Amino acid sequence: MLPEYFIVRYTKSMSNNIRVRFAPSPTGYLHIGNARTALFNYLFVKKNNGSFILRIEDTDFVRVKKEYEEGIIADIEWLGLDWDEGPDCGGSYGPYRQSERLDIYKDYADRLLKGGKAYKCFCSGDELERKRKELLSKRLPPRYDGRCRNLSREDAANYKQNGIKPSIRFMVEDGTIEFDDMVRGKMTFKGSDMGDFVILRSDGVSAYNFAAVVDDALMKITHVIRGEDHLSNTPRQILLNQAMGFDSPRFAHLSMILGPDKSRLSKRHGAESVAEFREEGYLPEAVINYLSLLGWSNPPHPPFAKGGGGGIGEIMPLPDIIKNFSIERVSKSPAVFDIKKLRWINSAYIRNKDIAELTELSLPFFTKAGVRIETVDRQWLHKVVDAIRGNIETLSEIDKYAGIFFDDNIIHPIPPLAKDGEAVEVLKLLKERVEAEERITEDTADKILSDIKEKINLKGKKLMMPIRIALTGRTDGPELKKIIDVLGKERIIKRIESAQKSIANT
RNA sequence: GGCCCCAUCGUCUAGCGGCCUAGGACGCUGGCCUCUCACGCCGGAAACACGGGUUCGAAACCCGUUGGGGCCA
Repeated sequence: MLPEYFIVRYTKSMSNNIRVRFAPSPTGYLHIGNARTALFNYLFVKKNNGSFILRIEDTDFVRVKKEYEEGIIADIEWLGLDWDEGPDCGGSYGPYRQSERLDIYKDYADRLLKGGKAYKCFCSGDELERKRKELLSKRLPPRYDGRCRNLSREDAANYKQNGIKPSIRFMVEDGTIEFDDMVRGKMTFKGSDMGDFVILRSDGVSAYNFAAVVDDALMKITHVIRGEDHLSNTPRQILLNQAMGFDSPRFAHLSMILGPDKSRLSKRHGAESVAEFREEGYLPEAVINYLSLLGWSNPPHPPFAKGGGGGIGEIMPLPDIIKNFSIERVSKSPAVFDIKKLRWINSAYIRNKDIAELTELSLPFFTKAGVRIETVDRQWLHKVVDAIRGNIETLSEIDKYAGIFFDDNIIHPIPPLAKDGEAVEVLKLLKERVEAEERITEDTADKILSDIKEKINLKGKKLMMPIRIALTGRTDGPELKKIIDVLGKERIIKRIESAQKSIANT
């Protein structure tokens, strides 16, 4: 037997040392687009046997809330995307919260300052804003003019005397910045287009670009997989890496997820946070599966060589997604979020899930539907869930069918059947047959139905509908034999009698 | 406004110069399955944004236009 530390070492050395990170900002709940980013990072790292790092980018003190951080972490956990290093479990490159790394950023900013690659800027926010508007009105690109680059010693001292705190700007030289994006290919930007940018705000807090670059380097991140909204930031980050003597990681920019109106997916489009999907009764496997299909597609599969990228095999569990995943097959174009397809995938997972597990997940939805689950036998509840699962796409739809099994005060919409002598006869026969039975099961239900069919020589709608309506008070629902099985002898008889009464009263 | 990215059925996509009268999936729709809804099965409608090139040949390569998105904020 190998000692455990040896095994760990061994797998790590096999890992190729690929390290990726997911770096959410806790200024809101986990957005579905960010969840997709987390997933693609996870798929990439699992495929390549690397390490997945969770970093909290909480330097926006105005908007950050602790509850958001907790919510985001809970959501990633719910999705089943486990990480190797993070604020909760630690790691060799911590701390993993940017708010705890402020000194590090300051230190690196000072180094840039000393190295002459950055400078203090005393321009006020108002001043900058005015300049920006002015440039915009002249139809010029609104970039910083670098006026503080060559501030004289006296001027600087003067500002300081007046209590003005400087921000620190990075000096951008002319030239082209090129990099090879893993999904988009070769990217080219011009330094002259961006102007000197702030790396440390006047309050001493790092700007986004700077903190991320320092952290990625210090945490030995090898691949940065993130949303396309960061594409324009990338040249800045590459410049910073060069200035600080770091190797740049490889970049992969994922396209955005859009709403039905093709604008970026947001609250306006209804559900957009992972928590909302959980509360609506989506299973994490289904959300993962759907998200994997947004911007990535399965390779063509030999037996269905033409059908690659969609359809056959689209429903697949996480291990299969990992097995098939590759960054080369990630799409460049943005994708509209299609709730209907998610619902379809969810229904597939609901139908196939282990019944005991599914029942546990269903509990809160029964409660919401007004069922006092603590009084209900668990084995029997399994049967109820099993009967319903074929008819629903999300667990929240349980309340559409719970009444059939839990509410004995059925209102019978009998009138259409009342004048139907055949229906009356069917119910009479059913009652006799059920009463004769010791116990009702799915098998006896089958037998009872076929016996009645023979005796009365009715089939199809004429036979089944009266029974369905009498037992449930409605014309839709799960398979009849399942309903009969779940209800059991006593309640069936009661419901038939009640139905007969309302026919008589019509 | 500047810069950057993107562009195949309603939607997600396959396609990496001839296999394409463009394939699959969701959705929609017709039929079957001796109950409904659903599942399953069989069928149908439905797309290469536009204009120029390159090439014997273009959905695929190049340029432009248009449209959408992002960053600068």
